Amino acid sequence: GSVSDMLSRPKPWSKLTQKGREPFIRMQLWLNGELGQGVLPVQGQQQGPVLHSVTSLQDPLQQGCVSSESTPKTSASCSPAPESPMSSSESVKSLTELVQQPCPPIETSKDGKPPEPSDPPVSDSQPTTPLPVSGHSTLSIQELVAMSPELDTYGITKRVKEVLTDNNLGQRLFGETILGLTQGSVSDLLARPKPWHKLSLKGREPFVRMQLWLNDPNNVEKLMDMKRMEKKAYMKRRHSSVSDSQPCEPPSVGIDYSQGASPQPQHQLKKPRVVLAPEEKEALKRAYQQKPYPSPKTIEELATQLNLKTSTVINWFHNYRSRIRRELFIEEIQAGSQGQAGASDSPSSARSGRAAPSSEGDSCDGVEAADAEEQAGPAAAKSQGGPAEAAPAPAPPQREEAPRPAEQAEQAEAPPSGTPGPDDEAAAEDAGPADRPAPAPSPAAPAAGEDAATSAARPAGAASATATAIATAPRRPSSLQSLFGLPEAAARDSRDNPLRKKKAANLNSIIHRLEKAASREEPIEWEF
DNA sequence: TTGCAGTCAATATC
DNA sequence: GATATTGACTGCAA
Repeated sequence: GSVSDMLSRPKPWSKLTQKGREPFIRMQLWLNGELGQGVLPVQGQQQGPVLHSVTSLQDPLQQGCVSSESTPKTSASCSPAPESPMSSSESVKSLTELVQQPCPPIETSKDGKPPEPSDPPVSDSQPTTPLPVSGHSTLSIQELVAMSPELDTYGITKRVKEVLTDNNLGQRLFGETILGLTQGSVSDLLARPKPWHKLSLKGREPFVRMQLWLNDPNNVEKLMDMKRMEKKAYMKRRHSSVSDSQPCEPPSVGIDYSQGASPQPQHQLKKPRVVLAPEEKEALKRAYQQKPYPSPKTIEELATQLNLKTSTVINWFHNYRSRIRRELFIEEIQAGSQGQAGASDSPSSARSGRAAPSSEGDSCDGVEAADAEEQAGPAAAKSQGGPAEAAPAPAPPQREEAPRPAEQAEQAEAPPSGTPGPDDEAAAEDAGPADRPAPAPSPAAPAAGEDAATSAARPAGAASATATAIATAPRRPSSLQSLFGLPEAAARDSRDNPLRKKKAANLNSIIHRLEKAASREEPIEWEF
């Protein structure tokens, strides 16, 4: 039905969302494969800019186009002809070629294999990033992302980290030249990669870039060159820095945010960064224990009591939820790789994607929170013989460490005690997404020294994630896989993992209890 | 409107 | 100096 609709009433490119564009790109590529290139381009492709503004080329990066200079076809993308977005057919052509090219895994990259297609990594999709790109490459990277097979994000980051450390290459350099991201983002990305299927198209881009970079036989050398150039430029600047007023842009790398424009007027405009005091964080965590999704009113109260701006409180909750979620992903991945030899440790394999949403697939987030509650609950519930007196007890220093997933599973199994705390009200009041779990304190677990917040912070959701993972998405290797040189990424499947099954079971019971708890309503008071 | 994903960039920590 | 953490912001989707 969707196909029929799409074929008979295609929307103009500009009206399509990223996801909506995917089918058209696929069709285009399919057409290419079947009929040869140069077939009429997808509507939007004619408007190169639609996909992304072609940022002005920046030499270094241009060269950074690195890997591809070698390849005639891709070279086009590096060569400046940018202003005129390459013809769509051209773009498709190169993409197709890329796709068909074998991409050896990093390990073999050094053995002088033929130039690989990798250069798209240098492309850019973020207008503001330093990534130098030609319209061509931009197009390519996006198409690649859209069509990329499931990538093992965890494995990729692992390898990238290895390569970087082995070669003494910094995250900043790597991020700015290869990914178009800042150091902090790179660090975060490398340390806590999300599973492929949890990533949006945009979020997948860095991973595709990393994969392509890994596939590049000269990746390290190029980065080393960059490093040298940067250093040179830096020295040069230092020496000839009589008039430092000029921003002296780093020659090689796209942008050097670090120095240069330091003493600028903008300083005055900047508002100081808010740094929450430990007690404040503590309080917020406690609040989170009881209400992962506090209502505006609650937020207001929290802000007032903590003497913070409401926006700060809101941001904190957003960030905290989001980060906990990521912690869970990592835990799961690690658990997966640990718990089973050779079994899928790949996040992606752990939960096979949105494509085949299992019933719980998306409840994951909620569950996670729920699970957190589950674990945290005890503490909260306990300390509050009644409605949330949640906080008072001087919280023991908490560490955000998460217990092994297995532990979680165990904990989760704790018999649901019948006296759910009052804070369940959260569910009702918050009117959060339906799938969102209401805090369900489970008296079962002793608050024993462990702070609720701590519990919340842990990957409680691992179980949920697992459940999700158990979903059955079939993974089909695609020709694209070869492009990314990921032989095994998609091939693994860990659904058999007993631990996962166990977790899934626990999860179900948790969800059940939470649902019950959620149906109750009781006000909560915040006291810190 | 709300929540989330993805980032940036300031700051903390190693 | 490099890396990790984290508050804030932007854009998107439901």
